[in-house]
Amino acid sequence: MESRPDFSYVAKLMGDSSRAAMLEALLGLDGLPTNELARKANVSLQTASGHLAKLVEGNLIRVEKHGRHRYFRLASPDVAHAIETLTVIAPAPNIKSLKNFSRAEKVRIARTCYDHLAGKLGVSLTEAFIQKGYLAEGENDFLVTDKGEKFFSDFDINLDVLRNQRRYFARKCLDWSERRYHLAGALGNAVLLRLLDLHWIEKLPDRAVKVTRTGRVGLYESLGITDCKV
Amino acid sequence: MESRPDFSYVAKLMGDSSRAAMLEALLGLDGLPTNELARKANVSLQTASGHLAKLVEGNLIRVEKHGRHRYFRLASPDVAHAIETLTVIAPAPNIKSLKNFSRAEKVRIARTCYDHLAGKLGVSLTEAFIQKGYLAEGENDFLVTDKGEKFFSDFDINLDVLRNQRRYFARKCLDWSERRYHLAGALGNAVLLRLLDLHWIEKLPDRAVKVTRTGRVGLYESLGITDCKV
DNA sequence: TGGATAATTCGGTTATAATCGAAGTATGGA
DNA sequence: TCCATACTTCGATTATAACCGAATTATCCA
Repeated sequence: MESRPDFSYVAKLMGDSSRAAMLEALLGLDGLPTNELARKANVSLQTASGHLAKLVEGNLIRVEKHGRHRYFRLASPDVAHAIETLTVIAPAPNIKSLKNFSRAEKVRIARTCYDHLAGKLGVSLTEAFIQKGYLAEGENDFLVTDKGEKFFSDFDINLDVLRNQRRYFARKCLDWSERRYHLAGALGNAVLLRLLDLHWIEKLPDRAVKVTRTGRVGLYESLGITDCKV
Repeated sequence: MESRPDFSYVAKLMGDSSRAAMLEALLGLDGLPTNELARKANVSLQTASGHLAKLVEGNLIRVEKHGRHRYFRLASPDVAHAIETLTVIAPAPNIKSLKNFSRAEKVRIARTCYDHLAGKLGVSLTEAFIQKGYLAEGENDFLVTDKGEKFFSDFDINLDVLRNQRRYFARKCLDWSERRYHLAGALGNAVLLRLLDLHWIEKLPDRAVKVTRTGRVGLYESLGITDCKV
């Protein structure tokens, strides 16, 4: 047949719900041990162990041994990107209960997407940067303006360091919940870390993110963002 | 659980080898009938019919009825993009026979990727555009220079029309065989169509593309491309 | 060293879904 | 109208792989 990498092999790996749940969990966290991933996927430890071995074999995740503990993380940003791309073409979920609805809302509003901010907050933030003239919108990435160079420098984000990283600098990432773009790449990650550092946001379980009181004030004063409900 | 579109659902759809073969076939052609897709996937007509129904149900493909014939095509460029993204993270194929090797080589050198040129030719062409100063490289897309505006206009490609299309204009697409970028998006498609129109290239079976004699001369004279073996 | 904890491996069970022959439905054309 | 062609649906078969209890291995710590 066609001698090309077999995408169905990795698709099949991702197509199992337990494995998908584990990949999902790893999207928002920088490493998890086997028993935690088993819990996240709601399967037994032995089942999780088998699945993780397959994901490692398929080069979707990597394992690091720390004594008796084995920590797994995604193998590369390309894997995260593939998951997001699949999420864009996946059917929208069916909200079945109020508990699920409120959790869905929380995740929709603000969450981490791999290593940057997503959801309504991620999109609001990104659009505020654009509106303030710090970012300009390219076709698939954002460009930092001169004004933005100064803003991010004052915000304690060193753009030169970010540009030297071996990854995308300021990438547009289509947000599945807002269907607009949020800022990804090295700059997106730096913004996330900075906001955490300032305690303007804090992480909730399952990748949800909450804006703090301090954060509401900070976001309003620095960027004019007012819709920080959560 | 997590209330987010379920990427494992579409991954599972793509994870079946018969369905993957059909999606693959649709990457390079603008619509195929049921019996042709059954042949491509090497399954019976009834099996293909069942699979195609699932792909339609999952919104990965669309069907158009033409009397007794039903033509299927990919539902959107996003689906093609997802397939390419998965291909990037998929394991490299194992070349097993000489027949497979020569076919793999042919596909590696030049092929259509959705609706634009890929492989060595696609990459060479793209890099020639850059070297000649017609395209500038952005982070995730290409920018057409002033010099390029004139070149493409002289080459009978109307950039303004392309820019008004509701799709990416000039996108970087990571080539799985070359591990460098080729030109995708509306401009990538326009280039493919123009080269076909000029009879500089012609399509071979299974998405392979061959450079003609005329094409070798044309590509050399207009862009200095010399490695047009095939 | 022995017990506790983390994880892997083994093997049997069971659910899932791809597969195709047969039959049925839909469309085109003489 | 009848026959040919394209395609869908039905139902039985069979292959695949997820699952977990039990057993085993690996590591840590008192």
